[in-house]
Amino acid sequence: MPYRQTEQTRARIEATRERIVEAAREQIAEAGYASASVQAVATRANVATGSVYRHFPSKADLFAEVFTRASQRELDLVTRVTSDGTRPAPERIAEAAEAFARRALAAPTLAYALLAEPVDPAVEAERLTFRRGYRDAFAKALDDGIAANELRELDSQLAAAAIVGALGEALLGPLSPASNGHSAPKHHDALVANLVQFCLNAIEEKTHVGARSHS
Amino acid sequence: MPYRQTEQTRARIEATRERIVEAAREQIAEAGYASASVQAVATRANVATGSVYRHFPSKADLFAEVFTRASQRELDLVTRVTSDGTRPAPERIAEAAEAFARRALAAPTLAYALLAEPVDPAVEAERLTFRRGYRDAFAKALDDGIAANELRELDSQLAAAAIVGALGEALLGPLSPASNGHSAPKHHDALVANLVQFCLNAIEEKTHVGARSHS
DNA sequence: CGAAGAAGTGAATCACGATTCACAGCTTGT
DNA sequence: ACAAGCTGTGAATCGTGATTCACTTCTTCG
Repeated sequence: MPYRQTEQTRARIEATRERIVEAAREQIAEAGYASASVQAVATRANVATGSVYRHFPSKADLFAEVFTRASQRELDLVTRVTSDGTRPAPERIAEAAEAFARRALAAPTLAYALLAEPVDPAVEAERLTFRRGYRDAFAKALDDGIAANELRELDSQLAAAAIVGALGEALLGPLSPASNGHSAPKHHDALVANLVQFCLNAIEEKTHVGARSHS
Repeated sequence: MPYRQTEQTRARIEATRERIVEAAREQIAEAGYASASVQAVATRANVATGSVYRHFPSKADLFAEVFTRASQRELDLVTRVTSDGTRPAPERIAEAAEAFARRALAAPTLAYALLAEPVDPAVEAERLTFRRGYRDAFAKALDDGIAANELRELDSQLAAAAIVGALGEALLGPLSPASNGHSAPKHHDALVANLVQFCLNAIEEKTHVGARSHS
């Protein structure tokens, strides 16, 4: 039996796989999903086109993994913030929304690809899963807040979806490819503050004196 | 000069063009954009594939017109409601949001295609134009309401975008192809009422006693 | 009617990027 | 060093659906 995979080989293969995933992520972060042909990704990863298929059964699988990894990082962050039981729910929601928006604005092309750009159906499915994840994260905090009388009574699932939609749509302008190049990071602060305030207003008790934006 | 187009011929050609546009609209209303190949549309309109190209330079042009017509109808309605200067701004916004949501839920496959389904870039552009239209319609009413002290001070463009996003995202669940078949129109009333209330809460003065949903 | 020209047809072509695969080049154990 | 069997390659193939176009059919009018 003249060949058996050794640890060294296994590690090299794993490293190549990583390079491919990373190349794919870089490609959409730089020029969007539309630019991310298998060729382009392979070239960027310094492998041949066919090699991509040694690691992933299809392009859709590759990008499903790319989307999963990138989105999971964001979702983990949001979930961590919304789940922090030691703080008032409105505060958690505000911070989660703010973090989400800021991070999206900091990597606009990637965020646009993750949130809105047309992709393969299989990748779209991944996207929907994560939208549901965001919604559920917000819904959980909403439920906490309602139970604690910090928030008005509302359909938490619906309100959570609406928050996710509001964040996405309001960011779409600044994120969309057309409007990049003349981004004014200075205005981002105001945009984020207004957006967070919008969400808070929508869910807080009417009697609650809403915090001004925390400078 | 043995042939010159007569009125009769012109009318027949125009009628065929109409049939094609209508067939395309029916196709996406029934089975979504994904199902709307040029073949499928041609067959439904009782013409040959090639004939479609006697009327439209490309598939994208055909569907741009389909989207424009269908969306314009909706946008006109929303704009009419949000522009009615004789009524308080919050009332106008609530009614516009409600109308938008109800009409979407009444024709879910079409609404899904118009709002969210993956489409050609050229058609996507049309979609974005209309999104901006909705946003502007809401922004106008928001400006009126702010000026009249009926609404809190806020960035009307941003808030309008957020409203559009909230409506879209909250409707996406009920509209998406996966969740059709077991639609419960009965629940739509509650959904719409909650959604409208969410939007109103986000924009009304804190001191304002919000109206219950107008049954 | 018959010629001129337009409109209609649909099978063939094309575009385009994902996917394959026969071959080249490694890695490993004897 | 060699054979076995893996990994890497990238040009060729494939699939899909839009688009074309040579041909047929229809309309008009002298």
